[in-house]
Amino acid sequence: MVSTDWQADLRKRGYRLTPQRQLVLEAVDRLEHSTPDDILAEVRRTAGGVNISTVYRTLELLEELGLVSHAHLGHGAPTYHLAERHQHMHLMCRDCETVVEAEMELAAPFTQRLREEFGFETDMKHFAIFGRCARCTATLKQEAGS
Amino acid sequence: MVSTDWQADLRKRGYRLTPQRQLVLEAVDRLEHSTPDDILAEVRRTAGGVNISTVYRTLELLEELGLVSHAHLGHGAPTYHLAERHQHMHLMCRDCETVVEAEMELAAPFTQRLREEFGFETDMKHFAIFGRCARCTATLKQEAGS
DNA sequence: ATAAGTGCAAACCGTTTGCATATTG
DNA sequence: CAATATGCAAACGGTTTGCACTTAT
Repeated sequence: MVSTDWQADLRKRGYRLTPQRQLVLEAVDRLEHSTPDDILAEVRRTAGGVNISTVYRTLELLEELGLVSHAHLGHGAPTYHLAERHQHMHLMCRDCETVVEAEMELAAPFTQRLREEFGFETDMKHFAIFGRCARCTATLKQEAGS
Repeated sequence: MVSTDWQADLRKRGYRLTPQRQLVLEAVDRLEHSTPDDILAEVRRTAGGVNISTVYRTLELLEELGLVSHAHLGHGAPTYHLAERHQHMHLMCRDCETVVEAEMELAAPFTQRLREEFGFETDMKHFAIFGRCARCTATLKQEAGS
């Protein structure tokens, strides 16, 4: 659920409140980890004529307002979600391409380290962490052994 | 410099040794962090007629042979490098898009943690680490204060 | 000689753009 | 009524594909 004062904020900045913008935000809320295409499909369930370029423009706007953000999980399209939700990293398997979620705290010592060494403020949520999941690692070892 | 027995290995697997394949490998060796397009340009300096699709096909082959690998640094094309070189992570700034390199050891406790919790074998080199560099963080704080 | 590799052109996916039309404030 | 937002179509960048031709073995 999204708080409603974003509409006031939108107007305050000189933007307009349109059905498309409401629908895109609702779709992002309802769908988790959804691509622009997914969002378009969802929006079209209630408003048939909406165009993909409107979805892109709206997602950009909603990100600027801080309502929505996106993450790059694999090689395909990015996925969008409500900014306040989605407080976790993504571990992405190089073989089966499965994505599992991990708590942010796991990375805290690491990001602290990067802050000390480089003054770098890390956002572990934005890009997935690449590697090989337990299952595929096991399969690989088995193959090597046989 | 690439060892020369890759040519034997290539043939052993039923592949052929072509000028294009040699040139692409040499280009990857010479250029660091180069995109397929960069590589094409470099190859064309000595062999004008080479096509971009050959570069893609060859890079895929060289990766399969374990000679070359690629990393995703930003939103654009991936960058290719010799597999044995490039033993570092990339910290990519969300504002200025500068990429700085960091030693792998920095992440060792973190990747160990992921191994324990998930059995996940992490490759921190493949995707960049996203965040904000020291300079842009300072600029941001300054703006907020004024 | 024949299987593998290449160049070319066309198509692909995800995304962005220019512009004429429609809608909001 | 004016400025903003939309739909549409065209173009984009990066990549992949089918196919006829060439080349390595």
